[in-house]
Amino acid sequence: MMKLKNDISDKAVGRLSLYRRLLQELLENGRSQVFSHELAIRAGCTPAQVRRDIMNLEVLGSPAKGYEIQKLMAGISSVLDSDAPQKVGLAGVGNLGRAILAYFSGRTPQFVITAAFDSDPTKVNRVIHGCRCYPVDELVSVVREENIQVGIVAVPAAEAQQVVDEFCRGGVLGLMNFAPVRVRVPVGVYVENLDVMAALERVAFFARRLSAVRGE
Amino acid sequence: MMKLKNDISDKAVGRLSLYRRLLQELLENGRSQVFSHELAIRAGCTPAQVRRDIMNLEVLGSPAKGYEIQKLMAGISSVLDSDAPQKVGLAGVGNLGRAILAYFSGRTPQFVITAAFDSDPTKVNRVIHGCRCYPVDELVSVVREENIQVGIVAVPAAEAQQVVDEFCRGGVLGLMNFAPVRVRVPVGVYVENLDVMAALERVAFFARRLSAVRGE
DNA sequence: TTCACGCTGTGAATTGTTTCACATAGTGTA
DNA sequence: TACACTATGTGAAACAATTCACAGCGTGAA
Ligand SMILES: NC(=O)c1ccc[n+]([C@@H]2O[C@H](COP(=O)([O-])OP(=O)(O)OC[C@H]3O[C@@H](n4cnc5c(N)ncnc54)[C@H](O)[C@@H]3O)[C@@H](O)[C@H]2O)c1
Ligand SMILES: NC(=O)c1ccc[n+]([C@@H]2O[C@H](COP(=O)([O-])OP(=O)(O)OC[C@H]3O[C@@H](n4cnc5c(N)ncnc54)[C@H](O)[C@@H]3O)[C@@H](O)[C@H]2O)c1
Repeated sequence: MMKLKNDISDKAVGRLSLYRRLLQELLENGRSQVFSHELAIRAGCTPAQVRRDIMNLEVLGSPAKGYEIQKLMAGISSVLDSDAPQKVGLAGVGNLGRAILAYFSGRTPQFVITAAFDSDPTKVNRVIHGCRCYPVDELVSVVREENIQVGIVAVPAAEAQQVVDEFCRGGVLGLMNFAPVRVRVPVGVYVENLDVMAALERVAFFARRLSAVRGE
Repeated sequence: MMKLKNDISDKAVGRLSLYRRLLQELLENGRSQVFSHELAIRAGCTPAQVRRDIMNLEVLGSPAKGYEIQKLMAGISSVLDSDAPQKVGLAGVGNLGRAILAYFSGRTPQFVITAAFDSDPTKVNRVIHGCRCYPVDELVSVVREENIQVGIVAVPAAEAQQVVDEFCRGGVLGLMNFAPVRVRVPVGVYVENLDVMAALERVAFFARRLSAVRGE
């Protein structure tokens, strides 16, 4: 019944992830303390925002020295990371799927892409970037057996809902969806849509808007 | 001095992009009208949200028939698209860069990736997915000459700032950044950060949170 | 030891976004 | 023609995120 560290917003979690990477970089540059305004500049936000976000952690800074980087990182990790590395499954080993396998392979102690799935017989039963690739028919059983909790969807739009349904039947609790559609999931499953098409349309729109402002 | 259709929020623009794709699908299924609640279900939002977003357009619906799909799509396009297809440049033809080239190649009338850039001599001076690949030293001049207004950054994190600086010197007004860092840009340049690492950390975090809620 | 400084932690204010709720109007029916 | 129905368009309310602003404190300087 105790209140967990749960009431952190979506966006705040994303910023904590970013702060952690920035702190790692600072650490590698030999720094051991940091002020909110330094992190803010690197993260592209305000010092007040940084301090608010740090309030979600059980870490205190000192006015004279700022925050201890080691402590901050530990605080962030205790919120973001689970005790054991989290298992991730990937559906769709096409252009994007392979890029994602390469990107996460080895780089992230907190995540491991344990299994990949594809419907193309020429792609399955191989190991790609250290990850075993299974036929998609085995998705539910492998996800269940391996206790995979997070799914990444990188199949064509038309197949996305079906693959999502199977991930959910396998018991995943979170999904990252790259297909340019919105998928339906049971309550209790978190979905993050990474809509690259919409993102590029936003960029183009605001670029145009800014040029209009300049031009006038 | 007239007020342009400018006061549309970031998020609303993203949703309009999504609506357009959903409408295209409906059209292909033979539909010609649509109600706000139908779009809302497909877009994963509320009917009120859909109607608010449509208020940004100069399109009216009728209570009895809903919205005319053709009119809605035309309204969205008149806000999102520029008159001519917009030229886009891509820096970094690695795993992700190639996936992006494949993704946008031919698929999007409103965007064309006109030029790609890489520092690796084995990758340049070829055509990949229909796009000419230049040495990165030529980035500024090609962007300027071709009048490329949008840049996509898919180089390693350590190179991102430098590439962004060059895009800006070339005169781009918008950037989509896949590198897991925040880059500095001159005022008047719009940056959209697509932070896949942060997105996956969010998914993992909320998946864990939901499982805790369930488990209790 | 005392003082001045500048940063933290946070309540309050502000800004931005989403939802509510209802007056209004178009359509089908009788 | 008149009525019942249902969905739109939107002002206002609710909610969420960000920024302001300042009390309080720890440090280093003198
Ligand atoms: N390539 C990109 O940069 C990019 C960017 C953003 C979004 N996306 C989206 O990501 C998805 C994948 O894109 P891509 O470029 O890798 O496409 P792709 O065609 O290269 O790869 C799709 C893969 O999914 C597999 N597949 C098809 N149906 C399947 C099923 N039912 N179960 C399992 N696997 C199946 C195919 O065999 C193929 O290997 C698409 O929805 C696309 O819109 C791609
Ligand atoms: N692969 C993914 O799925 C993925 C996902 C999210 C983010 N990212 C990010 O996208 C970026 C690229 O990822 P990737 O997996 O394609 O890496 P990659 O190593 O496969 O490709 C990087 C490419 O950039 C080129 N390059 C290096 N320095 C350059 C420079 N100064 N100018 C121009 N080109 C240069 C390299 O020659 C290479 O072709 C990285 O920042 C990565 O963190 C990748």
